[in-house]
Amino acid sequence: MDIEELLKQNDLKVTPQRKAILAVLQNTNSFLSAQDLFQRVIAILPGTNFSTIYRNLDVMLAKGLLCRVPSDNGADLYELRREEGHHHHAVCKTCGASIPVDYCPMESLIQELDRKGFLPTEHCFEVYGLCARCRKGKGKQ
Amino acid sequence: MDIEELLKQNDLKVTPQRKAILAVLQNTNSFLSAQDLFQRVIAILPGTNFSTIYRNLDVMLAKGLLCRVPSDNGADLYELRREEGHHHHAVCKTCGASIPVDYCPMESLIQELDRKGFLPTEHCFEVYGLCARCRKGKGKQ
DNA sequence: CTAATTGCAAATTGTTTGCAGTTTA
DNA sequence: TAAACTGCAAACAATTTGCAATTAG
Repeated sequence: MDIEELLKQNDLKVTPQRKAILAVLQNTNSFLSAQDLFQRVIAILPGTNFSTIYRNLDVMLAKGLLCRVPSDNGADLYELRREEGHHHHAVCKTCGASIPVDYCPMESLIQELDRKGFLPTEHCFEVYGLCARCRKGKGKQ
Repeated sequence: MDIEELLKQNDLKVTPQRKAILAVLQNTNSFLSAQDLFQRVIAILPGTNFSTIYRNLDVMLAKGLLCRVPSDNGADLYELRREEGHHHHAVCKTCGASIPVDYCPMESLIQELDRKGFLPTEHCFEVYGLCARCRKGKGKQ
């Protein structure tokens, strides 16, 4: 999807900063921290301010353009929401490797939640543990 | 389980601070933020320092005594891990109500992860949305 | 007695905010 | 031109750290 289209469809004004943010997110297929995103954005558009990053992450989240997941260390991670390919991750606590998981718990939960009248709008599901390499003691990847 | 026993079994020295922390956690059946925990601990053991809370949350997490889940606002939440009664929550974004969910995605995932050689040690699963009351526009509980 | 643990105060880190100037529609 | 958006600098809140004194085993 075209970036400008995406912004317009969501009632967001097209600014260079937003185009840069979305360009970075579109070219990344893993999660990014706000810091990582910021670094990549200023490579494209020098001078962009960190608070602009945060403000836009917030509005894009509110519009449902992004997913946010909490990470093991303080910083939250962000990713562009794509229709196809919604997935979760298993994150290795030793080397940080992120293994995609083709299973989403929401499908199994819709009914239970519906029975309780709860309408889910966001979810996070993260698994932490040891990846195959680290289990074998091969240490950092 | 007796608190002192629990500490000894995990190679942790029995200190008044740790006993207070575990006492609070045992008497609470929802998640607590570090702040909430701190408030309740100093009610039992005045003078306890905030850094002691954080340090002990860390060691208890490392020993697997606790679960930690990220929350919608910055602060992480903690709960005593109990054999029975492991559960997750659906959190209302409007009123903050926390609805227990008797479903854990891990069970459905063990095989997929195992196939990939991944050994899960922790997980978080949180659902956000609108609770029944707020859906009906009754506002804050 | 020794290593673990604590309190304290200061530092760090991730994130948010007020405001004045700029840009988009 | 009005509302939305940005940069800047300062404020915040959650968490972490160094260090000296205390305490559990």
